[in-house]
Amino acid sequence: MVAEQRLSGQRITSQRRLLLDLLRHSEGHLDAEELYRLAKEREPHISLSTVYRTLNLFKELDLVEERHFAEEHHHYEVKKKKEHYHLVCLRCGKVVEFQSPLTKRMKEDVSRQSGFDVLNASVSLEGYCERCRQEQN
Amino acid sequence: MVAEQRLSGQRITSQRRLLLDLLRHSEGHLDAEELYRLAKEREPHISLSTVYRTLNLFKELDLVEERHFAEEHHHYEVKKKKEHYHLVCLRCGKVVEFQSPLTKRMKEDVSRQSGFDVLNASVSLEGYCERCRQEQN
DNA sequence: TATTAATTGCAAGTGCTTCTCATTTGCAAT
DNA sequence: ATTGCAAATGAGAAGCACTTGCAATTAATA
Repeated sequence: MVAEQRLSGQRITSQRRLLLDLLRHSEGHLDAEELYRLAKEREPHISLSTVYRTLNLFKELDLVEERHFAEEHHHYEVKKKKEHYHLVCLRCGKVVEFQSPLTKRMKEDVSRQSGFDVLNASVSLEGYCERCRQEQN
Repeated sequence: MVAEQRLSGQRITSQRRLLLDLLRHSEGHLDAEELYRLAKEREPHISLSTVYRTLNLFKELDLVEERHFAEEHHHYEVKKKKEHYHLVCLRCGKVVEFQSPLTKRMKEDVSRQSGFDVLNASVSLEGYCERCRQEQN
């Protein structure tokens, strides 16, 4: 499997296997604390440092992405094939993923204008989801 | 002035006046540490807590916005009339603002498809700036 | 200019993340 | 199968980016 291949040169430990598995089978957008909680259910002696170290390793190996929403801690999700963005409900916190061909054009436009080598885009839209708009008042 | 009006009910202290002034005359995207450094040049006894407390107040009064880039600390900028987005250098941290008509279309597309009432967009592009691309190796 | 509640500076405290170091473990070479 | 050893782990301490408690100060009234 691709991920395990990328781990070559690194050791495949039970902790790493477990954490990758949890990340893969989650709905995405886990934070470190939640991942730690889930991991302890299966491997009670795993330490929080290992969770953080492993997340950092996975970031370097390009297996997961770290998201900085408007909170003090981060969220992690396994990298999907397709670049996607997030739409967050300001009332209930629901996160919806979407894709848009417009960002590709935006990256190109901005590269040309700025002289930057633009590598990636993170887009988050905020608003109120259908349900919250109805319940609001 | 608008900002000072918004401070009504709150006291206008020398620290608040100074910090607002620095934020206004900066190129934007200051972080708390840098704002503190600048403030100390003019008012050496100002404390870092006051900087943070004042930034929080300004956020509540809608005078500044807090940005979460891919770093552990936050950046602050006075709110502008025009919506704009950010391009951040992954090596030196330089932040450049840009505008793009594409986000308006993206908001419309996503609204239509998701049923959300999309209110605002935060877009940050990442890459390497011209200078860092040259110095890199 | 006296009163008083908001604000400040300082130091201690948080929450999240990284580091240190003694111990364990994966794995390549016996 | 065993061993050697660098890489990885667990547990706790340390670090960083803020936040809070409190006594002293001060802005805005009266």
